[in-house]
Amino acid sequence: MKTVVVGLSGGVDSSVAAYLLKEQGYNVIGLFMKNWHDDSVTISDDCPWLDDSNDAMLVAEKLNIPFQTVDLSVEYKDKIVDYMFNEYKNGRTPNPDILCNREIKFDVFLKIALSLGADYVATGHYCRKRTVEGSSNPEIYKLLSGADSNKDQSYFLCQLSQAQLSKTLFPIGELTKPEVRAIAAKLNLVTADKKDSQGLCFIGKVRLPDFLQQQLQPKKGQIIEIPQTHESYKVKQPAFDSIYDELVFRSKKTNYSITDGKVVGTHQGAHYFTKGQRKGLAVGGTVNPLFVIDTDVKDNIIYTGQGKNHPGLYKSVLLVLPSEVHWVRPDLAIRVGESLKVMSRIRYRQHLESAFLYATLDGLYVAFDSPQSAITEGQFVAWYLGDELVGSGVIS
RNA sequence: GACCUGGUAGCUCAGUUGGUAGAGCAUCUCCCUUUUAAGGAGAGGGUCCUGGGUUCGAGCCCCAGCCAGGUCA
Repeated sequence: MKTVVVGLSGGVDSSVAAYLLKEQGYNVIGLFMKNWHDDSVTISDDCPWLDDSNDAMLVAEKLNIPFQTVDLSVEYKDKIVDYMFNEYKNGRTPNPDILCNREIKFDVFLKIALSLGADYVATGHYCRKRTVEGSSNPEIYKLLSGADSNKDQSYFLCQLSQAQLSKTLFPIGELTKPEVRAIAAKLNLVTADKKDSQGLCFIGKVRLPDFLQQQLQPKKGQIIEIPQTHESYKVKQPAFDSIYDELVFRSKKTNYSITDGKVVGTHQGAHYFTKGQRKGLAVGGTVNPLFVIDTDVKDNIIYTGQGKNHPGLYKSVLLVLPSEVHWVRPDLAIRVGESLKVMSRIRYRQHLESAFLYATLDGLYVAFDSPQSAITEGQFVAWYLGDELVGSGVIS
């Protein structure tokens, strides 16, 4: 009998995952991870992780499986929290939950599970795993989107490797959220009606500026509004000698300066803001809302544009640096000079958009068919073939 | 100095022939969402520059003053 360690988070998804594995005949062990946490910056509930750990334990009891808790807060601090602060400090917008999966759940946690004698770890993610037909020695695994398109969480797993996938099970990937809840309700699990978790995976719902202020000091600066008529938006596309020249041209960022627009307000720190952001600027008096189109943490300036369709918000080509290109399916990786038609997204829950990948010495260019709003450095772009996530990378 | 235009929610403004005020943006709350955003719904918020006058009743009319911008000498 194979042994599986399930990461019981105290939520309904992992509860049902554990149940399903048991039904399938696995020897199931429940393991709760205590993450880095800081009660001083969470919005609501006093001490959510304690409730979660308690719920996880109750579920394990109900399912009659062994239960343990591990404290991974030190690893979190090192690998996730520090990374987060550092990215924000540099004016980028990190995605801690993707890192959390790559570095903690499917690394540290996985190793602990293996040391406990497990053959696999399992989580309550809405995604599926398949084996490539005919592959063996080693088998090649596919990471597929969840059957519930509304809850698909494959994006969060876009940085997993074949080695990680080989030791992983996603028991609820074939189900929809309502089906998962129905199972939990039928079993009378305490988590059956529990609200879905939100916010950062390790800390819960926080006000990001409050959280960031722990390490990033407020610093007053100016908010500039760039008019839609800014000259950089009028530049005509030259005739290109090669696709490469076109990619370089179209991926180029506009470097705004303070004289390109007018001062419309002040902010408390450019590093608290991200591209595409609307709320929190506290600048009124405009016909249409202002959106952040760029932040300059060096000079502490926020550039904004008025209206959802401001040209400064849109770009259709982005670059992933060579060291940050990750193929979940290395066997499908393209080489310099090659291209690949894919479907791609630059944020969680965004619709998949048609795009071409171009491998160059600069890195991997992702060229979307239509311009994308708020392509943000530090976020992950993930590309799919059909419902399979085949690769991803950090937007540079 | 004279004249003109304007002073209405945090901001930008709308307010018909006088009947105690509205819109966008901002803010707050909720929904959505295991990143950051976005998106959806709702709410709060006004000594209508000040002081007089006319009127049953004035943000709207009259007078004076203050403030801002402009024009002409």
